[in-house]
Amino acid sequence: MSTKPETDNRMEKIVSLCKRRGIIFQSSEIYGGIGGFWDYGPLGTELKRNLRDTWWRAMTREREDIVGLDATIIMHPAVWKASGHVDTFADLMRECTITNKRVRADHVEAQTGSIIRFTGARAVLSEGTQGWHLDRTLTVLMKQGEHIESFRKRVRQLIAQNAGTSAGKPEEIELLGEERIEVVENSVDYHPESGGLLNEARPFNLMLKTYIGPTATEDDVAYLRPETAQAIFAQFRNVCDSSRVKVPFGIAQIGKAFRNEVTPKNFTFRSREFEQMELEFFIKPDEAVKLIHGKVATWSDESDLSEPKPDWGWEMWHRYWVAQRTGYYASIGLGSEVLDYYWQSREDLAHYARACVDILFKFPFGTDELEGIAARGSFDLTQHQNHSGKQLEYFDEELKAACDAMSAEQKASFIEETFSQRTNPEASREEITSTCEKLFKGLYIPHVIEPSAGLDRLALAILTSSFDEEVVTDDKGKSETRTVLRFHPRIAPIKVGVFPLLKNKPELVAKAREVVAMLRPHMNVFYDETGAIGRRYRRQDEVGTPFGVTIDFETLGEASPELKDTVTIRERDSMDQRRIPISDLLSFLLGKIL
RNA sequence: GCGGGCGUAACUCAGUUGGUAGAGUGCAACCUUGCCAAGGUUGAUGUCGAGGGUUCGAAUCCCUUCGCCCGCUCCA
Repeated sequence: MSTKPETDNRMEKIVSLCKRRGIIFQSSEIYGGIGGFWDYGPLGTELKRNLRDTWWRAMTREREDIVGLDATIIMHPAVWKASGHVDTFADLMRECTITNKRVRADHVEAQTGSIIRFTGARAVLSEGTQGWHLDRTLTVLMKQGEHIESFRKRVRQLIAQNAGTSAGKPEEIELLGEERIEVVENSVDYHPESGGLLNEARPFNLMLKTYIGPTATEDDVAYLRPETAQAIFAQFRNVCDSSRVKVPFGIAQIGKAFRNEVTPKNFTFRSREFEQMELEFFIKPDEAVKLIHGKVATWSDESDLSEPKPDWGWEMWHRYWVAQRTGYYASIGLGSEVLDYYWQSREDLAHYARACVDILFKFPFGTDELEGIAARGSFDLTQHQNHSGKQLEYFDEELKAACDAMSAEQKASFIEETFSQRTNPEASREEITSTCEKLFKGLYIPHVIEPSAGLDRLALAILTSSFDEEVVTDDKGKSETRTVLRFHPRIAPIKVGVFPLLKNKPELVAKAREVVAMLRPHMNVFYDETGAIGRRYRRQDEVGTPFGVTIDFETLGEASPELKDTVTIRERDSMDQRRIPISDLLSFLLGKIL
């Protein structure tokens, strides 16, 4: 889900600033770069670390019901079989040689018709100048019963669509060297829609492969994880057994993931190596909630989502997490004015998902996804249980106790009710009955709500929303542009800049060094003594440092004794300055950055 | 992967019909008792994206390749 781009050079300015000030570099740049990979420089590293920490704090340390996990990037290949990534990510694909549209090799409909070959195509220009031309051989199937003229028109349109604006309008394209090659019957070598010749079938795998061990044969293949989530499911049993957690609870993980993106683009937005922040929050199935509480709370506009309630069903939990995540974004400076939500329709949803919300951010290149919050039912754990053969059911004492108190008739009518209200029409009576019998024993596979966010996308969102160019006019009436990154102080790479007014006065420098030493244990401080004071302020504005502290002669007590040991503190966004005692400095700054 | 555009100093860019590389900003050093990219003095920097070819000579022409941007791809 993404929408229209904005057409200024904002993005270019941000990319340029990121490079110039050491926030983000292209990976391996001295060797010409490598597509879809990006490095964080000194300041970008701090920014990213701060963002990672805010997520981790909000999701684990500030809550009682979520624990952490830090799994390996390479896991047993069977994990990706079970999750479905090997199959859905690795089909044999063929591409139409005219339109480049992809089809699965095993899904090509057989076609009958005449094969026409063109040696190329060119744009017809009135002035007779050299225009756009295509020197590639085009082999196209003319469907049985298709008129030759409508066929030619169709080919011109396909070419025009694929060539972009440069080729001009379809009627301005001239097809060259037309030749009828042969008549084919039931051929699977042509694209079902365009009729264009398909290239060789080749595996199209979105997972990055590697080999374990020295032999590097197909038996040694392993994958770099395309998402961090699966490790959480794979370690679900161990976490349960070792951590005394009780459903509902969550497991959070932050880590690198890899996808062989066809088209990395929009700076770091779609990268091949990226960092995910994922939570799997395990909840009781609605049936279990119903057995325990007699009812399941469902969502309405009046629902109070501030604190979880015992009778919540998956829908409430899903809404709850959307609200939680929204609150998180607000806490780091991304408010409702830059966010948007996309509730996936039934058709969009993966077959196992019950609901999914995308939290979108208004990037300069369009509104695009920052986080997905999916209600995935029990799909993943069930898959891993089936593939591994290991029991992944959870024993719920509360549920067991509730069911033990039920009569046989109550249980029978519960099964009846569950069957009549089943969401999956293919579920048989036997399956429903056996699931219910498990529930009566207190056993179920937990359902899961999955808020899954991209750390690099978050960093990019923060950068683009913080970036500002402000026209400031000085005393002499000269105006110029002030570039400033308006980071929330909590996530700013550098919290405070400390400046002696002049560097050739040892007393000022010494005092400034003292202030730096005092602050350093508590925050990232930057000391700068070079150049004019105004320049030093502006240098810090550009990397989003929220505060600047200047040590001047009044600090030394030259002007008046009352001002001794006070400094000017300058605020980034307003550029306002005021004097505060050095002794108040630390508590003032800590109040702003925590 | 396909089509179009682009690639020259840290950044933004100029560079004539092929004749050996330039501006602004930034950066570094010094001076300055004063607060918003201030002023002055001095200074450093480029395999002209990479490789190959044509040529006496290539940033410039040709081929190949890599990367970036824009279009077709999806879901962190």
